[in-house]
Amino acid sequence: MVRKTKEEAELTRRHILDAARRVFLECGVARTTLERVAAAAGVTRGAVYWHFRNKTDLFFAMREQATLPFVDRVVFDEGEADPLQGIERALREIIHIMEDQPETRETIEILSFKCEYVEEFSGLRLRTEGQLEFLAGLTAAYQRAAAKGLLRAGLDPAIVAQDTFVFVGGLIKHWLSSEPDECFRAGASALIRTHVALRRA
Amino acid sequence: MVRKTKEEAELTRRHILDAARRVFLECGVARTTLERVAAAAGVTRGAVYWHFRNKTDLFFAMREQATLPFVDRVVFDEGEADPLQGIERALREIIHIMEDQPETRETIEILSFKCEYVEEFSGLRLRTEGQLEFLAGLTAAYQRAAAKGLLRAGLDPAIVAQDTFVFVGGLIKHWLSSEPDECFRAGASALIRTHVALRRA
DNA sequence: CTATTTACATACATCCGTGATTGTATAAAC
DNA sequence: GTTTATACAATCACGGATGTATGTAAATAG
Repeated sequence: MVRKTKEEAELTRRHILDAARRVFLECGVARTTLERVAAAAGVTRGAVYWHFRNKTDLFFAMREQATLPFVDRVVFDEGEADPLQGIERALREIIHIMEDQPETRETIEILSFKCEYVEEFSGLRLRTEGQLEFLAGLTAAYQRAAAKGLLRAGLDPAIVAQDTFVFVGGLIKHWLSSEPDECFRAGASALIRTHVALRRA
Repeated sequence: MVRKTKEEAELTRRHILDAARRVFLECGVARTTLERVAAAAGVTRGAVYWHFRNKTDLFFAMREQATLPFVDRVVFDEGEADPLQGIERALREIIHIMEDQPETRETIEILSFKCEYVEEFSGLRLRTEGQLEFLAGLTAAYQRAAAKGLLRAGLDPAIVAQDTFVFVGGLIKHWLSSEPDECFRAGASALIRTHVALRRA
């Protein structure tokens, strides 16, 4: 049984991507061998090399899939009456994505803790387009809040946006590092609420 | 010329540790070969294997050296009149350590971005003893501030401490990711000031 | 119905890193 | 001054991963 139909081929491609994510998460990217990925996907290395040029190509393909949920769900509505509430909702949405989309969560965990940012991966470390867009969205939202008099007096929207940006980075890091049943995850919601409330006038 | 004196041997050991840090930073831990470390230290693999059991042992030896500056310099004085100011000073001290101790900074960069937390390294991800101690120190300091009426009304010291803890994690991450001349590093001081000021009554 | 391409599996050559072993000149112990 | 332990250097054997080349059966195009 060789030479599958196009749809079947696309299916094995996704199987390989899923397997890669699992093996990357377990072994780390560097120690992951394409043999193990193939075995986890129920194919041979031949299939992997057919769909992907090499491990790096496979890695970037896996990564690309994880960016979609964020651009979809983490948005700032410009017409919102209370921009601070919009920011709070955006931060919550990030946690929700990690909670109910295991594939995305695992990919972020790989990017955060199972990948060494050297050579072909070093470019990922500098702020990516998506991150810059998020920071820009935060800044704009804080500016709208300031214009409406909702921001606490004396706060520079740009600084506060960077502060929240930093907060999100730390939040994701610690959230991923904590055990699922640990109190930190339950407390994340309170952390977000406090974070935004501190900035409200 | 073999069989050095004890002091010379200790010197080559430190040369190897220094070299390891440089190569780890450039190649990542996984891709680092002991051959390259040896060459960078001006010795052969024989010397490396004499002083260290293997790459993992070398890695942990390098890591250990970086923890010292923090326990020395990032402290909370219990008798301080203004605990919030103490917290701010502690946060600043972290940045200062990264600024004027390149070895420590590089080691943290390796731990943050050049190391995959799997198998023998997976234990490092969970909160280490030092991190827990830092969080405990933060909590105690915020509690003292609350007792003195310095903390903003309605804030739970434990939550705020976690918030600052998260902030520090994000701060280090972004500080390391930014270029030395980038404005983010210059703005870190303002971020810290704002962060603490937001919590003051 | 034939030709060609697709979607893999299998087999092969190569290199690279590791750990262990052995060699050795000198420092230190006695 | 001899012996022994030290601090490496040099060599070896081995497995393991990669990339490529080849084989092949079925799907698709014509």
